[in-house]
Amino acid sequence: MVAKRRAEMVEETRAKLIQAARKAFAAKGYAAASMDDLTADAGLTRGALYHNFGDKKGLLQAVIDQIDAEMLVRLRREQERAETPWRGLLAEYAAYIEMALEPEIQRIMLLDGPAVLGDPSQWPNQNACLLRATQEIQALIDAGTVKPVDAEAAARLLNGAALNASLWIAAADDPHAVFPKAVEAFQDLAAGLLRAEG
Amino acid sequence: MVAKRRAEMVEETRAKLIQAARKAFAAKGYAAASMDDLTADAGLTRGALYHNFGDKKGLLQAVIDQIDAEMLVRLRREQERAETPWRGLLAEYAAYIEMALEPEIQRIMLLDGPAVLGDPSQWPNQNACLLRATQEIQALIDAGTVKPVDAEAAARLLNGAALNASLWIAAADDPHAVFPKAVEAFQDLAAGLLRAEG
DNA sequence: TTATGAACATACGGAGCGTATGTCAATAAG
DNA sequence: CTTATTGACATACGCTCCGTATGTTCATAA
Repeated sequence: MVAKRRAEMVEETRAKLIQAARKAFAAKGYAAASMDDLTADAGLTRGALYHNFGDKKGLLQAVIDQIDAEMLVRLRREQERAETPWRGLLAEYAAYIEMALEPEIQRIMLLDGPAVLGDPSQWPNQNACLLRATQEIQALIDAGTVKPVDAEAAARLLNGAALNASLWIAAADDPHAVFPKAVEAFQDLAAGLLRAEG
Repeated sequence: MVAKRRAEMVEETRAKLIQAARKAFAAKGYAAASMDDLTADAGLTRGALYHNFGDKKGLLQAVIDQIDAEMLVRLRREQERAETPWRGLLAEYAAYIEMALEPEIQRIMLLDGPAVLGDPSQWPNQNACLLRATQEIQALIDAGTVKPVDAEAAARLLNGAALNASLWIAAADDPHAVFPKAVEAFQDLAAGLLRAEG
């Protein structure tokens, strides 16, 4: 074992705490997750946690930033694969709905996150997924594909629709069966943004 | 002061507790609201609370049921005023967005409720608002106004869109300015459900 | 009249969060 | 090379809060 530099040790500590927090928050929810248990699971104590993240909310914020970044990568991949920008947007939202089925994302990003930290758009990291969607929609408006609506408004409503779609699917008796229904309904809704073909 | 019947006293106690809880939950959020403070504010103690509602979650559920019922009344009024069923649905959702601007509804029904009690459609009271929307959309499908999508899917997505619209408006610097943008974007989206006019 | 149970209040124990304090090692200063 | 300082944690403490167990009172039933 080679001696590690100071900064590397710190980064490793933060990573271990965030990892443990993701597991605990996803499994028990933010409120029920004990910081004693969580830090012990990472081989540390609450001292490390308060030193690195300030308080419990700070840790949640760090976890959310990490997950948000991961989601952004996946969304980017989906969109790059699509043939047109419009289909790219739809593909992104389909992927978003699918991602939101993962308990970790649903519990942390969609339920506890807003409840504890407030409106996602006000988060320090500015919710990269939302920002990205807004820019894409604006581009589609400029290109004449989409009606001249407010891009941010459209992005937010689509995000909300996708979120509820995921909650619905996740709570369903047979998630596999309702998934296509949700995606279909979503695409019908989104089509309302297209410019009339006349 | 006339002597009151036993049942009346109980109902009054429950009402006072629910009222105090609405205030406390709306002001501080569910997690930060202390049951000692809350019950004292109602002139009672935690004993009354646990006797009537079981636990803290039970009280939240009672509060949610009450607010849900109130919202249903207001939605009904909006819809009865409209000229066509389709415009009635749009009017309902506009009212829904407007209601969701009230801190009490936003905090309790839209943020803490789902985070603490899980998916709203699984609540005992079955979220009357959602149920109502589903039925109206189904009727519009039967009437040929709306595409033959899954009614519940459509209702859930519209609810999600309306919810995020409200969160957006509430967090905006100038809520009054973004409100019409949100409603317009919502109606564009909803129009995607209409049958093609060809 | 007495007994029973509902409707609360009071008392108690345990868990959890945040902070204050202590410890040790690495770097900086002299 | 020695010493002072600071960062990166661990430990200890107090406070709040929830849930339950145990009283207490009063209405109603027997």
